[in-house]
Amino acid sequence: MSPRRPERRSEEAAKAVIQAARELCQEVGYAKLSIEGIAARAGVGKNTIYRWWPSKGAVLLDGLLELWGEAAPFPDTGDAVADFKTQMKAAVGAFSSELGQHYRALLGEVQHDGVLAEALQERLLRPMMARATDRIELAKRQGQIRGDLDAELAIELLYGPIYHRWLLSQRAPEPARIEAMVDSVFTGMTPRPDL
Amino acid sequence: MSPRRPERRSEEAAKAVIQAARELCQEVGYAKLSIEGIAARAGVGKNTIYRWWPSKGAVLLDGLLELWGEAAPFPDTGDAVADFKTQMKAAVGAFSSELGQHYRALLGEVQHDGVLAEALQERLLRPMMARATDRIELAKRQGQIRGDLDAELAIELLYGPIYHRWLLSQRAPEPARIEAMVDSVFTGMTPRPDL
Amino acid sequence: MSPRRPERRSEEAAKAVIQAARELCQEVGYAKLSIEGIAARAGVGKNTIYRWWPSKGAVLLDGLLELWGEAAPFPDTGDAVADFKTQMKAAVGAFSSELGQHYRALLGEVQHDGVLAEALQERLLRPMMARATDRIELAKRQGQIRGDLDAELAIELLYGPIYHRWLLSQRAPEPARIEAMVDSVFTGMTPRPDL
Amino acid sequence: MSPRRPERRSEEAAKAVIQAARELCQEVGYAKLSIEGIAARAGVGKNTIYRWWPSKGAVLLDGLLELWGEAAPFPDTGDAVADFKTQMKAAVGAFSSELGQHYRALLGEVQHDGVLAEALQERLLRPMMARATDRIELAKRQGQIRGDLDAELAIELLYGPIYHRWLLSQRAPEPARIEAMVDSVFTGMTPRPDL
DNA sequence: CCCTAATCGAGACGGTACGTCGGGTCTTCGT
DNA sequence: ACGAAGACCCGACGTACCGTCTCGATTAGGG
Repeated sequence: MSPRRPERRSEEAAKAVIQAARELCQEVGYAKLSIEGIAARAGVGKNTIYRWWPSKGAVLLDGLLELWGEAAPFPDTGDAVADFKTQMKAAVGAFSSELGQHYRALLGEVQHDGVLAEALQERLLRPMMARATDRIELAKRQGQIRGDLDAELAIELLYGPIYHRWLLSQRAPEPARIEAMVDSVFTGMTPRPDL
Repeated sequence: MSPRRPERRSEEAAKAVIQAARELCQEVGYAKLSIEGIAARAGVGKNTIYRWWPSKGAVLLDGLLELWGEAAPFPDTGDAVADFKTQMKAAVGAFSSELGQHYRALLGEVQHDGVLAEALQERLLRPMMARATDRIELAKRQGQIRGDLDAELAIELLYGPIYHRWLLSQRAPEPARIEAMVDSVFTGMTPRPDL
Repeated sequence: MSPRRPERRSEEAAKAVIQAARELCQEVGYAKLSIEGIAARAGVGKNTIYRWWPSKGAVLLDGLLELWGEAAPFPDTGDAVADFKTQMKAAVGAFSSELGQHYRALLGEVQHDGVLAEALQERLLRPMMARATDRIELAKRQGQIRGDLDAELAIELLYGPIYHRWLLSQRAPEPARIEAMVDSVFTGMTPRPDL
Repeated sequence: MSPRRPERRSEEAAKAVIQAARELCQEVGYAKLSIEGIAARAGVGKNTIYRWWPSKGAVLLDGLLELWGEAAPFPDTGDAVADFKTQMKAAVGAFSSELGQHYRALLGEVQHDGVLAEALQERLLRPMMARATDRIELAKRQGQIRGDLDAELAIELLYGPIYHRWLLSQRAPEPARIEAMVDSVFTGMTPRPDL
């Protein structure tokens, strides 16, 4: 996505572009965000944007990564249930922030932009899921999650309800509800004593 | 959404518009779908579209409802687990159809179009969820689902994982995986014998 | 032009249309005058306008005639020079009025609307010129104008300079200048003593 | 009018636009001339037209100037009467040409478009009148025209009758009539021996 | 340490679509 | 039966952006 040719690019311009995109998106909303507008606000030629990014979504993704890239490491207190509750509450909190709206817009755009989909997957979703996968594998090793459970499935079971509510009903679940969700889901993921 | 003023509108033109939108969306994709194009294909003035629909998404939604509006009734064999498996497999199958792509595009658009979001909610999602809610309440009465479980939460637990996979990873879960999902989720929703 | 079929037409509606056109033209200018607007302002269906008038210019022409139709009779004091000066000063004064702007707009429109040209000719210009022709013929009989002079040419010689200034330079000549004009023109129209 | 900002404009595109306007105006007439049509015919984006011209009339004016800009120099044989007859016959001949129709349309448009009026004045009428003024001043110096006669008035006296006939009666005077006109007008403009 | 080439800003260009306006026709409904 | 109301198809408006393309001007690096 962003730098396709790392050679000779003006880091200064890139910063300005990314920041302009972030600001404009907050001011006018993703729908009215335009490359023309970003260029003007950043004091940059349109070509400079087209040179390094394929779409407005890609610019915004860079802006998101700049701030979300280094997420807090997955909590590890030894109690998987508690850890997931903690992490998910933090995640949902982030969804409600200004950047959360950018993330939501990107998740929307991705439904009809394959290139952006790939980039979002690679640069944001995959890393996020990797961290979660690690925590799940750890929990499996500690016997807190059934060993035969696909980690990817576990993630879908845990995070799916949250995204469902957020993307389909435009609401973010409150903490208590997250706890209930995780408790319920974990019941099904826990090793069955009777087998 | 669609008819804002039901008075004196040409049913013939409306049909043509909706069908043209559906066809064009399949031919060129949602991103390249335009009101201009729909009007041309339908042999209709642009004003006629703007008169009755606020956006291309709204037209497409009407097209979707025309075909999905009367969904198959929720299965009721007495076995809630089996019924949900059945229904969800059907739903995921629909996601993979051509209309499924329209639905996906709408779910994307909805992330930055509040008006469309409201319409999609009201005319498609709410009815779908109502049917699921009914089935869940029935299951609760039959003792197959814990009585203290919020039906909306149950829906999110069941369908969330599917949408997560579909919207975030652009994949539809295969039937076996759906079964595993439902089994796992129901474990957490089943009445606890120990309480 | 105006009533093509005098049968069964609502005199009330016609009045309203003509007046609405006149008012709107003064408020927004001829360029922005529209049949749609006239109909709305007059509280009349568009069809009612199309039924009786072929264009917005035709409506405005009716409005003009209503007020200018019965122009003051051509002055006749026995002194042709003085009479023409009097009449032309009145005419130029009228050009500067609000209705004068309507007349000017019509003279403009007429340059690319043959139907309107014919109507304007028939209903406004011809009558005006007829009155002037009569006065000229009288003057000829009284020996104040050369007998071999085409009356139409005389009119062009007298009024041409005024219209030139008004239509090409957007100015109306002041009274003193009109006097100079007429004096000069009459010098060439006076019977030549030496012939 | 035409170039508002002379910087970096594509001369090629400008030529194409002007020529397309001229051709279209001859083919469909001024009333049906549209910027949309000009752009299409010229193979040019609409914006390129709007960038450099404020209206279709302005484009057409440029087209007119391109061909009429360098008018034949005012004849000067020493005989002012003869010279004006020559020049006016040529002018009236031009009125009857295809471009003459464009000129007539512009004179019409100018009656309700102030911006175009200013441009027409500045770029076509003023230069034409300047040439005539020069010839008149020369004639005054040679004693063929009264010295106290305003040159602008002289022009109105001479050309007014022609424009009157052309714009109000949609006819162009034939040569013989022009001669009679000029003779008559000059009689009033000649120095009076008796004063 | 200059020369050459890449990159930059700026913004014009050919396009597509927007959302609006009005033209002229046709249909519906109320008086 | 007429006329107001207004929906209809259509064409054009003027605007906004798209993505591409020149333009100098600057700037960095390899000769």
